[in-house]
Amino acid sequence: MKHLKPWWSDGGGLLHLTVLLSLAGLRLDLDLDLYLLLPPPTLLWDELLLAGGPTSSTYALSPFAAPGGWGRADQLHPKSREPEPEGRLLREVRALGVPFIPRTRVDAWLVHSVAAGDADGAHGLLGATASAASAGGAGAGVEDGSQAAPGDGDPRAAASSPVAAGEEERAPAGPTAPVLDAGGRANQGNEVLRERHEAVDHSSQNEENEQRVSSAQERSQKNEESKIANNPDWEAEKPTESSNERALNGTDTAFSLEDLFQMFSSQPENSLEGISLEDTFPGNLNDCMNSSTHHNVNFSQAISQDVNLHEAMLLCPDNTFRREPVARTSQEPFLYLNSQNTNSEQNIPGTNLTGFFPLVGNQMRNLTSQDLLYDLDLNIFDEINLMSLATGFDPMEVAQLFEEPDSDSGLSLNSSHNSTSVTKSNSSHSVCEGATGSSSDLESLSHHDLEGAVGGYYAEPSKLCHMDHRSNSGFHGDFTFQHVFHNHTYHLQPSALESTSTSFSRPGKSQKSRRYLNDTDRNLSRDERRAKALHIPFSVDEIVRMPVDSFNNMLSRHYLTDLQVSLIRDIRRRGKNKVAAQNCRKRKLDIILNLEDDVCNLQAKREILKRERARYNKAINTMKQKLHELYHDIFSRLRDDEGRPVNPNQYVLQCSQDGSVLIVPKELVTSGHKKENHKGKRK
DNA sequence: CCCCAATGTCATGAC
DNA sequence: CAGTCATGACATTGG
Repeated sequence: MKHLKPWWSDGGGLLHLTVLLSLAGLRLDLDLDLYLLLPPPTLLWDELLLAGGPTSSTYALSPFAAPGGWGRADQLHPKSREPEPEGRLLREVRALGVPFIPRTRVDAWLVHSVAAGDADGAHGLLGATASAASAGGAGAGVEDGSQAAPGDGDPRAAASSPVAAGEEERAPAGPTAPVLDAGGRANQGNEVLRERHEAVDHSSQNEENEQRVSSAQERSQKNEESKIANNPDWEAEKPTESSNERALNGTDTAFSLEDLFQMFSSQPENSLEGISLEDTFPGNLNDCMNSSTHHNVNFSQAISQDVNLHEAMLLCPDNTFRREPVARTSQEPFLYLNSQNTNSEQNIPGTNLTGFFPLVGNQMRNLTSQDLLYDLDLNIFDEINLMSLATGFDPMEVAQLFEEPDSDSGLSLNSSHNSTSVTKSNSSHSVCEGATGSSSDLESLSHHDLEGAVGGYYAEPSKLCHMDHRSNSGFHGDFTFQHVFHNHTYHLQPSALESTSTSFSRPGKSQKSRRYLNDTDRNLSRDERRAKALHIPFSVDEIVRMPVDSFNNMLSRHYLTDLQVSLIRDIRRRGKNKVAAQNCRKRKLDIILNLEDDVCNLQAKREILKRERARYNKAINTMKQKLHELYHDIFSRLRDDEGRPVNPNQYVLQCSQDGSVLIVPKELVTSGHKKENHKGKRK
């Protein structure tokens, strides 16, 4: 019975899976222990069941054996022996594989299993998978891979884990192959995971701060864990015999799921009798292999590489985890993964920065397959991106990355940028930047500096984006298959990619690179992406809408780097100004609309007044006409003293102030008017 | 490729 | 004096 030691010991739980597999006459009883870091993974459990979960398998949740202790999977669970439908294994692998870690934010997980049933000599096939090694850094992955696979000197060992395989390319595998210090690596990985866990857990920034405050206390705890990791029992359990020997001996053997597949696919003579995965899982394989039937691709290798990409994803570069250059070059999974593409990365000088960037460089190189990967679960991008971008670097380094002269993140950034640290990257890409590049994203800054730090040993992103991976005829099949199965590291790229496009070439490439943004990022504003990249524990909406007192209080309460504070203030300023601009435009539009309404109303009033004026004029004319008629009618009836009619041309009617009507000769009226006019002029 | 409207961002002044 | 608002000017984006 092989027990693998998890490299963390705090929290989490042990998910014990007992799986019965019956494939083409091979009956396997597998006990799987999933060590889950985060709180009870309800989602994971549900997803596990939803993802074709083993309905007929026996599942049991077991608590952690003891804090800091090893999760033991040495309990065999009686299980039903009904044959399982074909394809279950693949579903199991999928269920245990990639999708769960990012979605549930499980920082690290370990699958280890104990073979219970042994049909046809095929003993327990599940063991310490390289997938579990992710959190422990590359070393952990190598460690586990070397435990499970390389000892037997079987070629499938090389295929079981890219890391192991890459190592064995340089160091022939075999029983004498060096076995890594699993305990030490477990210890190291434990620290790495713990620290990254602290850094990544942005869902509880306060908790993170508290952890930082009590770092000394944790260090002591880590020392204790290290002691546990160096447990002699664990050392005694290190595999010293080959898998075949273990299988033959029928002893408790730890195999990986990869090994299981490798035995299926690459060792037909080994009790599976030529049952290939293609035969066993035709549909699933077709789904997975991207119709690349002409490619000589080993499915087990794909699975193993896929699993090891888990390492790649979880093995975000951590500043606390700096291996020696020799160890890195020999064990770095990323280097191996890309060994087919180029050897340039193997020539990376062992500087500290390069120690951080194998993953980044890998992503950059693998941008060529973004098209293929775009439909993958892009949420993984977010998770990995955050982990690698923020937690993989020292805060000060991240700050330097963001302090780029051409940052558009605001004045404050420009005022504090480190010109010396970015000169190289700027000089190396000034040609690529458009003349109109007055503002570049923070993400682009990070990308710039990442690129500059790496030394530009990968191709220009634009070229990479346009490069057709199908033209790599030399390693066509494997290369393409790599994209399909273990290019998950590309998920690190989206934000950087997006920023790359905006900074490298303004007009044309932004849309192209936006294709690589996942749905979430695509819907985010730039500030939201920036905040996300810097792990700012507040939403942009909060930052903007928060009252100034609360805002300042928030800034003081949380431990934030200068870069974060600067970005938060810029976000707040931009957000406020954005709202102000929106309001301003709305006001302006309202004013314009009101003015237009006023114009319409005034025009209507004018028309009404014109009509009234015409009506009044008409009425006046009518009255004048009536008055004229009345006048003549009156004169026609008037008689003088002699009884003669009064001539209207010589006399006029004049109303006095007392209401009496007088007949006045026109001469008097005209002379009187002249006198009055003359008096008026005098006055 | 150009045009245009909508929107974002910055600078600046006012409060 | 810092923070906010208002607004003109320019840049960016997307149809």
